[in-house]
Amino acid sequence: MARVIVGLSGGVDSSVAAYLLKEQGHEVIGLFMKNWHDDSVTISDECPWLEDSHDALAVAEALGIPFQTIDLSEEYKARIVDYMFREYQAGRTPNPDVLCNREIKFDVFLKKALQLRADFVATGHYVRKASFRDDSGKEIYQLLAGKDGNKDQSYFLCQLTQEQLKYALFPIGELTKPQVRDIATSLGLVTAGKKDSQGLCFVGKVRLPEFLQQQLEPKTGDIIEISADSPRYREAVLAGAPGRWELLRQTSEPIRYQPGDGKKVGEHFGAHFFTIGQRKGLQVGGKAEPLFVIDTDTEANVIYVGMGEEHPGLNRTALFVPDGDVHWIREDLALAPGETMAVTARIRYRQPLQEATLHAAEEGLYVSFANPQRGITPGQFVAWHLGEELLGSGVISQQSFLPDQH
RNA sequence: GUCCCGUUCGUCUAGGGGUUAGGACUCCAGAUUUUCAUUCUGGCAACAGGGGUUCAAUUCCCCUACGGGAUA
Repeated sequence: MARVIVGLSGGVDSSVAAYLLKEQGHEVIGLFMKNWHDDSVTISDECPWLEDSHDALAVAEALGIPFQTIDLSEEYKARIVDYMFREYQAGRTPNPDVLCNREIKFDVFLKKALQLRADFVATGHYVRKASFRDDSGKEIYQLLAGKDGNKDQSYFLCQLTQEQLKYALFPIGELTKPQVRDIATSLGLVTAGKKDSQGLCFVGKVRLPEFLQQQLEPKTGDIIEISADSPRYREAVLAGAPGRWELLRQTSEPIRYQPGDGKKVGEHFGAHFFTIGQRKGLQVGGKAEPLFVIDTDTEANVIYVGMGEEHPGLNRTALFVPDGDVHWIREDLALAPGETMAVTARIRYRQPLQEATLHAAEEGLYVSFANPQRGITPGQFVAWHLGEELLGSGVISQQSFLPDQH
């Protein structure tokens, strides 16, 4: 019996999470976070948060648990929205929902819950938590993939710490989505049939370019197509047979293109509105295969594209995470410089886990993949796993670390 | 400024007396997706103009307009 505060979002998952906790005999309190008010930027028809808060309340009443609403929109704005604008401004592609978990749900919200003398906070994430004691008797917490492989949301929690995990409960992690819906339906909860939420957590579905134009000015620039047989892709080969670290640094280094490397095929309305791997929105037709963004230069306001999904500029085999951006949930497994580890990894939510190797260096962590990865994008998170467990994550770097190249 | 060739959805093109004029790319919509993307399904959209020949022309012929050719 513990005192647990559940983040009730007004969706099925957190509804069932609350129910399960109650069934387990805990003292459960439902807390709804209001983090965003501005409906003008969302695509959807009605005002999402208002309906969600009503549903959350209805669920709390149906389950017979106390219910409160808290407004964290100031913190959300400061820690998430501002971060988004900063990142896009800098030419990176942020992941606000990963930050939202680290900064809002498992920081501001968690602290609030602890103030309310909660023993734990719970959410409706499809992940599992486990723990064991190490030799010194210290409890080590583990973040495991959700049982429902199709809904596993561990990626969004990849930045949590031991301390945050310590207080977290994930009641639906052992269930599949259909099972969760069945439970909600059998209980007659209003959220049982609700569509899964999409888009930015708390904000909803938005058209990114429009959203960003609140702060980022549109500016016309060139779209440059880089040929698949560009000499830029032969440099590594011409450099001869480098050593292991040399090779890692080379293959993980984002190629900085120049307009002269290709030919102009169109114009865009602002390089920071585009992301690597993107296909839509370029408005360049007449091609045998679609064009994909392979790099954006927000300084020069130039977008570089390559034709076809096999383009060498789109598919890379390694990436780099600077030392300061390397995060281990399992601190006890953190690699020391020079060490390597065979893992599986993903660079986007729901991407099937890929065979990879971690290579720790003084300057940071290199991740090399067994197969080329499409659209490795600076600002996004790479998360690495061992079996079912997510061990750590990091921000994909925009610059590589080439100390030999002064 | 004589003689050839070409002109098909927004773009790149397939076709060739009777076709629902096909595809790709773009765009739009829906599905998938708690990031950005990707992916999937569907949709919009064209025979340069004017005359002929023919039962029938986008297709054959002749002009007009606009694009390429060691020919004065």
